[in-house]
Order: sequence, then structure tokens, then C-alpha cells
Amino acid sequence: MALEHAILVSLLEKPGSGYELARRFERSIGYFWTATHQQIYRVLKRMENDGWVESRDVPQQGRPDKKEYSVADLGRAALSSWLHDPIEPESVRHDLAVKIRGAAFDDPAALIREVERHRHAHGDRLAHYLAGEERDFTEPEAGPAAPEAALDAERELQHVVLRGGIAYERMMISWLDDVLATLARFGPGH
Amino acid sequence: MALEHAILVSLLEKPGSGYELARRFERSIGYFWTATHQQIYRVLKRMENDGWVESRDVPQQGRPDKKEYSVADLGRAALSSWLHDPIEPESVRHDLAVKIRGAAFDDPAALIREVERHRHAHGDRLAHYLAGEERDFTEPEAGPAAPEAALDAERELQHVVLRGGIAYERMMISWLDDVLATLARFGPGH
DNA sequence: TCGTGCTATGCAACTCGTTGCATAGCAAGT
DNA sequence: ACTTGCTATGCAACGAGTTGCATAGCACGA
Repeated sequence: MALEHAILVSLLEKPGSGYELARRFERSIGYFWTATHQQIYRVLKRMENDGWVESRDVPQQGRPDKKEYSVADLGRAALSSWLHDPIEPESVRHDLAVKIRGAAFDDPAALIREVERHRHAHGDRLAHYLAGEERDFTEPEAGPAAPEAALDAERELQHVVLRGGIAYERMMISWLDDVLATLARFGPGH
Repeated sequence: MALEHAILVSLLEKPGSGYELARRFERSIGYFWTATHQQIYRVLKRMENDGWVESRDVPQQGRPDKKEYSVADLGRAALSSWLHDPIEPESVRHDLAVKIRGAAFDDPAALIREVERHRHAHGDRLAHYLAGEERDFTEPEAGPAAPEAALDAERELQHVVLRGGIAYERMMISWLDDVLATLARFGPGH
């Protein structure tokens, strides 16, 4: 399971509370991994018991205190060993594909709206990713000399993951257009 | 949850036993939904209790008997109502993306082999899908007059789902090449 | 002041999904 | 004769993930 490892990566990029992690999982990390706050709190507790992360209470003004977590040595080691462990290429699960094949036994035209909704959702995500790329990954016109190599790697790797999200959304959009064209052939004409 | 519905679709396409379903989930259905035989047996039992499917014992020669399931009226209705229910665009989960971002805090070059493995796995799947398309969806040179419309829809919808799988694999392959190029920049040079 | 909404954390109950194991008959190779 | 492997079904235990609910402080507007 990778939720623990996703949390480790996120905390290495920047320490934070369970709540903040949940926010991040709705944004940038959520592009390739989702989690609810309950999952995160539960896993954080286990990780703290296992010595993977450490927490300190941070008082805040105008807000409840928070527990800020950061990665401990054991956590870093756990991440490293996971990184070196091969994993199987993911098994895909697309409800929508099940629906499309199922439509043959119902009314294919009735799916058109649903597919259009998905198409728009993916269009929105694509726009969102592209805006993020524009904001975070356009060169500020000639960085002088060599910046820190470590930061460079972090940025570059975040960027290539984002490009993956962009490629995924573009693929989905053009496939959904293909699906719509196919469904249209079984509409009024039949 | 869509496992029940995926099973309904598969049984509508062709009745079969739990074992046969498990096979299909390793093949064509597995392109967009995975399930182990234990899950399938458990869910089939529940579906039979709920009256969604019916079974009959089929004796076989040279093999253990099997229970062949087929879809009952209630199951057809359940599928139909699910098809009309909107679903949320899927939440993605890519272990590999987590690893790639995590590599910034370890040795990026160590991931190269892993990414190459995935690249090859996706290449294999693509070849497999293309062979299936060639086999099942190339026109046998002019079908005379109009074939059955219902069968037409089933085939066309299966085909568009397969095209989705093909597009997905192509996208992954080109993205993984991008990832490899990016990782290479943090290799020997650094 | 009352409701709405955000930050912040958590429990309990449930369903979903995976892993390991067990059984049993038959086929085919060594 | 022995092992390996395929069809065929299933249990038990566990871990992952979801949903509903609870608490609590503070901000902000009607």
C-alpha cells in the first residue's frame, strides 16, 4: 500500500498537519493519489507509533492548535526501501468503461449525457493542470548560474508527474469524444 | 461499487461460472476492471441471494461440475438503474507517480530500471490489445446487408472500450519515455 | 444572536479487496 | 509412481477505504 509512502513524500516536500495533508491530497497529490482525512489521521497515528514520523504541537492564533508532522529517520529509511522495491503496474478500474459496455443491453443514447459530463470534468482538470504548470514551471527568464541540484531534482520530478497528469487528461478527452461519436450512431437513427 | 455491475455486463454478454468469470477478468474485462476469484465467488453468492442472477449446475466430462450463472430480471433492472445513475469521474492512483516524486529524496537514477520495467509491461499490453483488435474488430470484407442492430451495438461498444485501452497504453508509454529522459538528467552527470 | 462555514481532530461501523490456505478430480509428463 | 498443473469452489483473517457522526474554537454576515 502506498498511502504511507505518499504521506512520507508529501511531508518531505513540506512538514504539515493531518489537516494540511488532507488539503494537499485534494490538490497536487490528489492528481495521482486520493485519501480522505480519516484515512490520513489513522495512518499518521500508526506511522507515529512505528517511529516513521514525529509530531510537535503548534499553537496558532485564531485557530485550533495543530499537530505538525515531519519525517523521522525510520520513515526516510522506509521510503527508501519502498522505492527500491519493484511494484506491479497498476490495475486499472474504470466504472465508465463498464457502463459503456453495459449500454449495449440498455439504451446507448441514455449514456450520452453522462459521458459529456465526464468529458467536461476532464476538460476542467486539464485546464487546472495547465494553469498549475504555467504558474509553477515556467522559467523565470534565465536563472543565473546553477541553482541547488537537490531542489532542481524535486522540481523537475514534480513537473514530469504533472506532465503525466496532463497527458492523461488529454488522452481521456479525445477518447471520450470517440465514445460520444460511437454512441451517437446508436441514437435517433436506430 | 461496480464489481457487481461488471459481472452483470459480463454475464449478459455470455453466461458462465465463477471460474470462467475470473478468467474473463484476467482478459478483456480486466482491461478496465480487476477482480480475484474470491471476490467474484463472494459477490456472485450475494447476487444470487438478492435475485440478481440465477444458477444451474452443469455436469462436465473430465472436469468438476460448474455452476453456470445467468442474469435474472432483477439483475437486468439493477444494471439499468445503475446505468442511469451518474457517477463521479474516477480518482486515479498511481504508485509509480508517488515513487517518482519520492525519488527526489533518494537516488533518482535507482528508479530507472523500475520505470523501464513498467514501460515494457505497457508495451506488452499495447501489443496484446492491438492483436485483439486485429482479431476481433477487423471487418471480414463486406458484411452482406444489415446485421442485427443489437449485436452491432455490443461489438461497437466493446471496440470503443478497447480503443480506450489502446489510447491509455500509448499515453503511458510516451509518458514513461519522458520520465526516463528526465531521470537520466540526474544520473551520472550529477 | 443565530446560523453558516472553516480549521482541526477523531471514533465507530461498515464494505471492499487481498492473501493464504484447503479441497478435489482429472490430465499429462517424467 | 510422482509431481506438476489446470478446472472448480470455497473459508478465514486481515488490511484498505468509505460514510456518518461528534467535538470544539473561532470568524463573519444577516
